[in-house]
Amino acid sequence: MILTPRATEILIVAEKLFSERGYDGVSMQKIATDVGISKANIYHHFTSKDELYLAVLNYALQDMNGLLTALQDIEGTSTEQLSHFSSEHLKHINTKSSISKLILREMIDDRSSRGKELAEQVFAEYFSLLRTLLRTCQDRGEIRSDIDPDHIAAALTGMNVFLFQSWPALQHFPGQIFKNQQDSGKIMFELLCNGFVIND
Amino acid sequence: MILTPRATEILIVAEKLFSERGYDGVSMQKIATDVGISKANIYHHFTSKDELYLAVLNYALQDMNGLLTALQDIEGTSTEQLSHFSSEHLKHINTKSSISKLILREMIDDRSSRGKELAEQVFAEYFSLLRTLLRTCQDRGEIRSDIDPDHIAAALTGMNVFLFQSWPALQHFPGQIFKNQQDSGKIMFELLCNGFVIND
DNA sequence: GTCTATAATGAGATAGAC
DNA sequence: GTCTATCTCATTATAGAC
Repeated sequence: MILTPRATEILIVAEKLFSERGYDGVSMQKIATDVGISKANIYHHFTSKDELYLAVLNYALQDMNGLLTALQDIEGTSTEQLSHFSSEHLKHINTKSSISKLILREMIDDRSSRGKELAEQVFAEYFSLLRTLLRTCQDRGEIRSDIDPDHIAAALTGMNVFLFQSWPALQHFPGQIFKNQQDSGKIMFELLCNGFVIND
Repeated sequence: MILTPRATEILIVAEKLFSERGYDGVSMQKIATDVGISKANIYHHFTSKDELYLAVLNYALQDMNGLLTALQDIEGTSTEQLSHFSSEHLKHINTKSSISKLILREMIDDRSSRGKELAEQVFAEYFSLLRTLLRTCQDRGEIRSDIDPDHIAAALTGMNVFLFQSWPALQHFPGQIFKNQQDSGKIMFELLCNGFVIND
């Protein structure tokens, strides 16, 4: 699918708006106004709102995949690799916050259809990547082998995703504990590495 | 605020619909049809869609608080208490999935205003509860004291929330790893307790 | 409290000129 | 490719009868 410059412009604006307010929360008029063109012009590039939304999803998720592969080339010991992966992942979902929100929306929304499938696909690919990394660590005997990599991956991912989507609320907590998201991510990663229970 | 039986009926239906499709994705007509009354009838009980939505949020979050306090009366050793708390929390967000989704929506949505504040308030209260429990454990010397309780709480909560909202996707993963959500929760909790890194 | 009817507005989408 | 104008329909909300 080849995109004209104007179509790309529309996609970028639409991605931002859809991620902020959801499919039903954004009108074609609003998108057109933000791009600075007429509503009919959008219909010249996309046949319907639905098609535009799916195009946004495709465009965004493609972008996601590109950055995922960048996470593969990490050097160092296993724990270093994992730490770096986790840290980069958190950075990533913040940089690409629109896409992240779109995916999270698709998870919650009861609209299913094609959007959900696309989101799940990217999700599965990310998990597969992390799974491979974890399996290597297990083979080297650096992390526990009695737990399936998928559960470790879920724990790791869950903490980062939660940090991302709850940050607006966490920030306002008393005591200035949640001041820097990246720092909190590191602390929680270390926590997952070594556990919080004291064993003598 | 006193609610007539009919008003309560409307709230329950609206809560379900709003949680599934969001504010803009649900029309007053759809709510009326599902309740089995006329649209104008809803306006007799609530002055606007906005007011209805806020009422839903209040109604739902009140319910949330009730169940939260039920989590306070847990007996046993610290780790047992925490394990139970985590397990009950996961069960809870699944039982009250509508409310959980509403809160998650408010976190993602850029509609802010009063809804976000309400969601954050419940969120803060839950955190405060877990924080107290964790501090007690720290005082007893059963869990690490070098990490702030809030970060442990965030890790614990994040794993559960992630499990809940990503479950539709996780379920379809190959290898039948994610078959029972409650079991996965237990595994991940143990992981956070003892860590995944092997230390000699 | 509940209804039918209707206003008023905004939505998605199309026609056709330039 | 872009526009103005327009169609059609769904939406929020109100009026007023019962």
